[in-house]
Amino acid sequence: MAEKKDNKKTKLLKAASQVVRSRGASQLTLEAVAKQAEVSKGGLLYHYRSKKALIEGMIAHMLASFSEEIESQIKENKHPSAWLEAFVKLSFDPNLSNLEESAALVAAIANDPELLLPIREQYKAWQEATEASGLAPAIATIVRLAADGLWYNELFDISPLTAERRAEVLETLLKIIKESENDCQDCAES
Amino acid sequence: MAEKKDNKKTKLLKAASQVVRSRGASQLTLEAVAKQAEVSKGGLLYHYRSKKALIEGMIAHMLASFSEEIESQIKENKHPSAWLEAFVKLSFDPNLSNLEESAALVAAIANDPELLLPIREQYKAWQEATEASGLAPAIATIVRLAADGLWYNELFDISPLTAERRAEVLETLLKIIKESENDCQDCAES
DNA sequence: ACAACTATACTGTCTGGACGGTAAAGTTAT
DNA sequence: ATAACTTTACCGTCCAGACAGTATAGTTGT
Repeated sequence: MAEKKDNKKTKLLKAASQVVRSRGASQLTLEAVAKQAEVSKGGLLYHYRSKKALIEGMIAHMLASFSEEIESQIKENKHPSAWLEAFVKLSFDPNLSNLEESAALVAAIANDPELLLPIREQYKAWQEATEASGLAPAIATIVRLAADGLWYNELFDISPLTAERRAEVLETLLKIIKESENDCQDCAES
Repeated sequence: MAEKKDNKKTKLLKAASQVVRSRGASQLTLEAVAKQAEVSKGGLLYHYRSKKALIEGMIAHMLASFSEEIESQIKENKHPSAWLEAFVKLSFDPNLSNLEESAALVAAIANDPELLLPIREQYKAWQEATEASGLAPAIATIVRLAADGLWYNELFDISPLTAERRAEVLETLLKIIKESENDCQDCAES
């Protein structure tokens, strides 16, 4: 029962993300979400008692999903830099569900900046993980910020990178991480 | 007269940005902007014939202002990397008017993703400038993306960086640019 | 010089539609 | 039976944009 409920809720969140992605954040209305999820508006409001609650659900789902994917990637990797590597890889992963879930950010920005609060908290934790990577903190932060920059650019569909450059950037970021694993402080050639 | 008109339009754009920043993108209504700018709604619609036109104006103003500030910074600097340096510095500059103008992006995201088109075009040009910096293209792109990442994070008020770390990151980015001016084209290559 | 006319820059009012949210009456599963 | 779920019908509010009117400053004809 709780399972079914969660499934239904997930279905509603997915529908909401699809509406945002296909029609833009301004078209995220309860009616549109209900129609996309093939329920009535009342049905939607039974599960999420307000539009705000719906977007909160979207945000929570996005953060949980992102964190889970990172965790599952670092299971077999014991390097301190594993987290950062997973973060970068995930940011560059054009996985459909990632893109879909990130609509939550757009929805929050569009509707109420207060909804971004859980994201701010999550970022604090991520920054700690970044600085615990073993790289020089500033370098590690630059790597994380670059991944962020790309992610935002692609989320808003304004990234100017060719596929080749994009691949090269990812490769270079991973190389920067890897190099620090082998204790290369001056970043010079060897 | 054309001068006065432009002043008035600038005033309206500023009012619109202030509304977005103080009350969120969802509260960007013609009425709110008119009130903030101390005109009637009709008066606002005289200058910007639709809400869409208003946001287009905001976007154009933001891009022009950003480009101008970069241009004015690189006047005395002939290094090919001058553009990238200026871009990074400007991204890190907590200048009030920059922050205010960047509300245009939020307004566009919230209202109609189509409005982001001019930004996409601008980014293409910026990426060209980035790759003409003399740095290895991937490194130059990483620097630009990191600046972007920080800018977005701060725009959405979710940046987890302490002031110290932030300063250190800026310093490091500038050092990366500077290093490539002197020697060491190959230092990023394996 | 001055009246007639036109353009610019607004103001205040109105309306049609959309949207968030409520209420209450079913329906289904246990 | 009853709790969980879903639907339909509806309300009040808000807002984009239209519109009609006003005031002031130029422009032109005489």
